[in-house]
Amino acid sequence: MLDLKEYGIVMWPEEKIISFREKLLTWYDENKRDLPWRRSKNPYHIWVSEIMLHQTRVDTVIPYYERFLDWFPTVESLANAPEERLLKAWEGLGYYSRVRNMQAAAQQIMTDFGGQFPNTYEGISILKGIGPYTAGAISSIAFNLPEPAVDGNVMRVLARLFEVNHDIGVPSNRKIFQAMMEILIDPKRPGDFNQALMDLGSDIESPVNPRPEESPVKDFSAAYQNGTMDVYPIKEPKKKPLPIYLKALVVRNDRGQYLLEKNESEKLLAGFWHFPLIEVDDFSSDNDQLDLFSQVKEESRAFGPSPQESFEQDYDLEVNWSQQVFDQVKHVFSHRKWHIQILAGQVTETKQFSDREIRWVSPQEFSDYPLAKPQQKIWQAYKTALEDEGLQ
DNA sequence: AACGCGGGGTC
DNA sequence: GACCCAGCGTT
Repeated sequence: MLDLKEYGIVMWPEEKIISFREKLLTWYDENKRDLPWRRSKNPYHIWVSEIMLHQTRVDTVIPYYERFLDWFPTVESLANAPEERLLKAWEGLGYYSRVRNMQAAAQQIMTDFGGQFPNTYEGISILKGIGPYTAGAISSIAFNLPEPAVDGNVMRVLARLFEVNHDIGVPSNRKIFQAMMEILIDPKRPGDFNQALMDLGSDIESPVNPRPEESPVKDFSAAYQNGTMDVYPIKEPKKKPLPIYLKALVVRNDRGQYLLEKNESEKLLAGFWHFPLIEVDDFSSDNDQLDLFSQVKEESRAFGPSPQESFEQDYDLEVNWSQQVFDQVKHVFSHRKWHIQILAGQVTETKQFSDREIRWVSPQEFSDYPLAKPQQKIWQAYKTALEDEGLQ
């Protein structure tokens, strides 16, 4: 067992712990939100909600949760779902490896657990995509096991309660909060205790603009008593996303279809479909209209083919490029910021690609294809520009 | 231990 | 624009 004193934390005496549990759970009973997954004790339902809630807000999750259980009502149906349907169910939620891991775990449950959801912390932990937080959440909520569920909210609340001088963003410090929770957790109502701390952390004890005077446990909080609420939790700021410059190629054929390509990489937006994209160093040279003379032409030769040229080569198409200038599309990921310029054009042929991961798709069929946010923004910008053109 | 992995809310 | 977030897997 970890010695909390070594980390400068003085744990409360037993009477204070019991009093804290009572205060917190009484507040929870009176103030807890009526959420769809709180009406169920089905471990599959709890699991789906917990995975969706990773780095994602409750209001965003609710409609996805309802639809997901509608599409995949059982572990077995999830295990057998086709990839496109899986991605479509998650489209717009982000962190798409979550749903891939969930399907892998559903298959584990079918093969290794006879279709029965594991009912121990160790069994749950074996499942793909389930780490210590989620294992604790499912164990405590669905099976009433006294396991802590330490997420960002819990760490923030505990850091303020005990003035923890350790960075909550450092993974190895998680064990400190885990140890605190093993002592604090209410053995009779572990699931409610975990959820109460999370509710408290997401609203009253929110990271920005907290309302500590409204906290049901402010009398227990060292930071509140000492006026150090703004000091805790200790957390290093994140790094800024790296800017990436891309040209998106929106190309229409005679039938009004557009070229879409499947992302075969296993990394960012794996498995999603996208308008052809080409990465460039930056947009500086071609933004300057006055430079359209020999100097720039020589430079472009030195730097190889233009995006238009390399696109025509890659896809073996002759494109009638539009002169229209489209708005630039921007999209921020956790670690990248995409700046996208749209190039549009038409082809008079309807060449079929033997490689079936490149297709001509009509706008009516877009809804059959998983399309991530940047592609949706590109399509919106393209359509808007065409409409504006039509009004002239 | 650091990084890769989305998207949306809030100020 | 800058901040935040109901994490996990990989390297």
